[in-house]
Amino acid sequence: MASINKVILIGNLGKDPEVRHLEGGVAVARFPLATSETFKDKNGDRQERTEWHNIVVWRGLAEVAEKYVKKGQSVYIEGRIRTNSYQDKDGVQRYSTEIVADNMTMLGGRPDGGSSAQGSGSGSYNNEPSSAGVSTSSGSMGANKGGNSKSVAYEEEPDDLPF
Amino acid sequence: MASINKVILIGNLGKDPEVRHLEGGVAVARFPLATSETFKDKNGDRQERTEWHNIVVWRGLAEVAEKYVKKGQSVYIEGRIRTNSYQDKDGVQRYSTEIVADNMTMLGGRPDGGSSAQGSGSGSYNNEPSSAGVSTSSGSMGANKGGNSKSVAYEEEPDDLPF
Amino acid sequence: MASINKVILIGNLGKDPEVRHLEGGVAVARFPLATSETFKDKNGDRQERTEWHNIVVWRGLAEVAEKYVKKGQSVYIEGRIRTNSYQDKDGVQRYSTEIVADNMTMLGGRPDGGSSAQGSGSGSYNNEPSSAGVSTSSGSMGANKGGNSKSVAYEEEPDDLPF
Amino acid sequence: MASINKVILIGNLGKDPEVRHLEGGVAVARFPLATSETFKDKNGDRQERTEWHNIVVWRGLAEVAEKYVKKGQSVYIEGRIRTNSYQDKDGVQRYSTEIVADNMTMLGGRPDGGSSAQGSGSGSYNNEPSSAGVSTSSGSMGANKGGNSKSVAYEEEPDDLPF
DNA sequence: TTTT
DNA sequence: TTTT
Repeated sequence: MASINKVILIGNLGKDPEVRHLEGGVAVARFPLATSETFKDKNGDRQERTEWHNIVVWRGLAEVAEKYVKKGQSVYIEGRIRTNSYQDKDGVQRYSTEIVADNMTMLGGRPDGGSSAQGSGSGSYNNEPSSAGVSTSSGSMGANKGGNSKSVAYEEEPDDLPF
Repeated sequence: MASINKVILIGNLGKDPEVRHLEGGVAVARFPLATSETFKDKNGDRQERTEWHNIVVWRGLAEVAEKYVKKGQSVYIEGRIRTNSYQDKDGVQRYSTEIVADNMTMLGGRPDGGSSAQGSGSGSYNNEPSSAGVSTSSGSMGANKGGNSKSVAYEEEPDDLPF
Repeated sequence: MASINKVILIGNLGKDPEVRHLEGGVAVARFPLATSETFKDKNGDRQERTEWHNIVVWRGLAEVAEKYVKKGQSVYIEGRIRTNSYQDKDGVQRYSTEIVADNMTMLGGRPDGGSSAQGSGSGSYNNEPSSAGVSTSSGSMGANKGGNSKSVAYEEEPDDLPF
Repeated sequence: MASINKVILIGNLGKDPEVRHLEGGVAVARFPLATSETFKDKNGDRQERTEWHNIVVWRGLAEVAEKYVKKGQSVYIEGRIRTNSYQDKDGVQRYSTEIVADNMTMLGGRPDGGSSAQGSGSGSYNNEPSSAGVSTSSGSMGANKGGNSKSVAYEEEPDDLPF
């Protein structure tokens, strides 16, 4: 086998996350994330191209996204590529690619607050750009709200070993 | 800005690379790469899901792909996600996602040789699994002409891939 | 906060793993991993530099390392950098850097078998270069032998959702 | 061969970069970068461990570091691990590990300005947390000051191809 | 020596 | 639809 499917993104949310709470209490959040690259075209003019990524986060990370992550903010995402296939109305096979995140870290950024249910003004964020400092990794935590699998992993690592 | 768009894959080629030599001598190679993950479904049964990635490599890396990389082989890919949009025949906006690789390293693997122009049997590869040891990163090699612009004949081959 | 510490390596083991089973049943394995880069010196001559990394794996991954990973083999490692400090005999502060792996995937390669307790000949490996296909991620599995947190995570991901 | 040696870090500078301009005009900058992880110890108490990484950047990136990167700021670093060996005064072989960065992206953060030549107060930064937006990749650009190999690479990528 |  |  020997398979690796890993994505690392830093970008800005194009919209607030859309969160759904499934039967069983599992949360799923989705949001578009923009990354942009600058390059010079053949005339030497500086051009920018923006890439939009469909981010999906589950469980504890979805709840973090729901509470703390807003349109405009900058986040670090680690995850894997997943392409779903479906039939369109004409029966043609179509593909839709998304990034299933298993690590999300807020980097601050510029939330506009405008479309946020919590309605947090932009001022407080701008005064403390990356103060929220919320970072979570998904893992086998199930619906374990507020859990952080990374902490759990470290917790059981005996750190006071003689080497 | 502060944008990162990075993909790391290890997987197997679903087909030999298709190589095109553009006007100006620039080479482009494309191939599907499979990664697979194993998981347990809700009944506790082990399931496997295969993800297919559309890999694109340019210039020197494309020439390496053309010469050394075959269906079935395992490669390490580092690159970025790129989603192209186009109108389908009904004028609907469609998206197609690919991975533009800027680093490709052969890991050996299991070439079947069947559709390869060189027609090397699998035996020699199996005797020296990662002996080729070809690793290249694209960089500022630019329009480094000198590539052989002759296209390798591509033999259509029925296969059971999902695309 | 907003901290990321991530390492990705592909290299070959310089020795068989040394495994210790701690009080409580937790396993720790250590092995040196070589990566090498090729570059041209100022005279344009091709040079190779080998980097040695001290890999540390815990729990289930350590047991995988103990059973399946041998000197000479190629592995993919994902982990984090950790620098331990200690006093040398003269009371000078010294540092020792290691990579704590939380994902290890066998890529096949070229075990020499010589120093292996299992003494598996190289032939079987060469016939099936990456057939072992052992890949494990550490997580909140504790001493949960044979567990694979990545599988667990997927297991609870409702895959048949309407999107 | 098949070797990969890749490091991805997000952390804060512990000091302003120290920059040296070598004979031939090549610049080298060095700075310590802190990453920190939070975990629960065996008593369930939250603990933090900080890791210090010795970052080295060359050429254009070093000049970016010199001009724009200050103590306290948050940066994304991509690079490789390099362990140098030397003899200490007693002739004992010692090792020193550093991260040679080939990509550095400023993420904003909290510069204290105190030791900065430009002396920019923290206010302006806090108002525009990641406004500097400087991102550069080193490459085979040699002493090509101010060059950006990533741009160069993209520049020559014919983006208007028929696929 | 950073940051939260 | 973000950000610079």
